[in-house]
Amino acid sequence: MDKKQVIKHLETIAVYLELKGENAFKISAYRKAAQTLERDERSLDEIEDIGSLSGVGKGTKAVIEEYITNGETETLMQLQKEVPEGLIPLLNVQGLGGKKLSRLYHELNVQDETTLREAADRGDIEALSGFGKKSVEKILKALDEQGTRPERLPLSSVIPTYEALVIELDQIASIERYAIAGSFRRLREDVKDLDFIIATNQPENVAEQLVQLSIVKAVEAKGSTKVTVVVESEWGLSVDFRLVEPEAFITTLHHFTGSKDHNVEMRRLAKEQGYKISEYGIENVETGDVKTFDDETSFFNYLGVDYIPPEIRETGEEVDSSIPALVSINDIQGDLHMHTTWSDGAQSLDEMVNRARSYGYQFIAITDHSKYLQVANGLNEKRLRQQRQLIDEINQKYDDIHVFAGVEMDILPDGTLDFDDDFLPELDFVIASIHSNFNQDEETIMKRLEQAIKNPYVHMIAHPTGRLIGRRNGYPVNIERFIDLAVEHNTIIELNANPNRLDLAWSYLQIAQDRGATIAINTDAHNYRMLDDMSTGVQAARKGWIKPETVINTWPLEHVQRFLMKKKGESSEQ
DNA sequence: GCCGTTTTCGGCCCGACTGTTTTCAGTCG
Repeated sequence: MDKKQVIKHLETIAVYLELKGENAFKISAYRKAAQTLERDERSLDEIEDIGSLSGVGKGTKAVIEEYITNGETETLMQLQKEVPEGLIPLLNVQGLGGKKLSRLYHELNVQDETTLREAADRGDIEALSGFGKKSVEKILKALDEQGTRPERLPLSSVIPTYEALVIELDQIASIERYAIAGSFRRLREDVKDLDFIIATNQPENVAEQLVQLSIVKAVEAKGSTKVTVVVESEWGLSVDFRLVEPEAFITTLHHFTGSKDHNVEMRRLAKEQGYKISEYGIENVETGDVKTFDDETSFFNYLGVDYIPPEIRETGEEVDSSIPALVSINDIQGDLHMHTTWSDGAQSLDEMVNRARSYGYQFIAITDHSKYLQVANGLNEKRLRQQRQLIDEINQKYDDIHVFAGVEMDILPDGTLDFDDDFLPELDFVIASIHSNFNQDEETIMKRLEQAIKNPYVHMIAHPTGRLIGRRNGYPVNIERFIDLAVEHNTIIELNANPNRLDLAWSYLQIAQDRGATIAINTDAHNYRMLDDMSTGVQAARKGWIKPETVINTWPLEHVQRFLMKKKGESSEQ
């Protein structure tokens, strides 16, 4: 029995309880039990007494054990008899929650979207107490809008909107300070909307200017504390602005950064100490005094907690954990994956080097595509040797940066590599990656990756799964096996910083770090602008609790050189 | 349904907003 199936079962029960309009705490008890299992690193077999886990009590323990034994439970079967399955998707309709749906089912026999629309058309919903004309209008509008855009948007698709808004917000004089919050600040891979927190003493003035921003397409709400607009963008992204007095800025920022689970844990912690947290400050329950803060560090410290970076505010677990120093953008000494006009880049070798110097990088690797990738004007042995000569000259010329002569070599569909072992040692840094035949089965893909990882001249595997967030899943990889192989053969695992990729994903990086892997955060830049993706990559690494020492491009140049030589050296000893 | 340094009952995070009411329940973040 797979732990994931048990978790899913508990969550399904929670959804049905919600539809039944059950007590909210009972519902969250099932969710909490599922979450407890999820967070526990052990497999089902390794957990001796499920009931001893905090959050799993007599009831949920019995359900879990019944499910393990029978593959189903009386609890869920009973619920499925009482609640029609067609109601489940309706929970996603804005304005409809469990309580209302339960009433619609029991009083009007609404079972799915069709019967919901029929009941609305007949005027039955409007006649129900607690519902009214507006409720019906809202429900129908939400139903119509559902499916016209994805539930959540890939991070990369909202970054341009964020950047455009920052430029405009900077111009509004009545704004004291502002910051992005929400899942964007936590660097979730997909986001629902953008949340900005704005500190101001003139909320009406600011609100007026916000609705007039050039990219605003529609105004959904405009009050003195909250302005919601829809902006021009691919999907009609909605943006929330929260307007607060400067004193409350930090606690509001914390509140709307979330996550929800993080906030719940923080409030529980505060409560233990006799405090109450809200977006307006930390209130001493006894005296009623409200404390506000100048920065988030003092906010956390006030409750006896070290600063928790926004990227790791997810499960709530972080509140009680000791948090190591996480990699930061200031630790980054170089970038080991970028392209030039020699293959499919937009900037020349000289241009990329000089831009990297302006970042203060100690080192970079020039890694153009290899000959197999003809669409990208991939380089053969001869052109790589020519490019290497130029790189050698550059290294002569500058003493503030070291340029590794590298390549991003294709792993071919049959599992062989694009260059032979007698050529590869000529290069300082060899990346191997897959750009073809994504539809092969997992076994074949793993053979390809394994060949590359084991090759003594391959230093790193780039974008290990080939995914494009929100667009394609990539090829099938047994990621745990991939990580183990990489650790065994001292092959670097890339975190590709391109916000479309973020590959390997942060959740797997966490596993990789635990097992002793070395990680590189690289931009895979094809032009100047993409070199800036490094900060997104670093944030993704932080989200996976990655420490600076795990990341090779935080190391001093000499350490990097030693690591690269060591891999080759091991091969000659064999 | 779960839990207990206020321990077997009575809480469970907090506040805004909406639409419905006439004091509040439901939903949302």
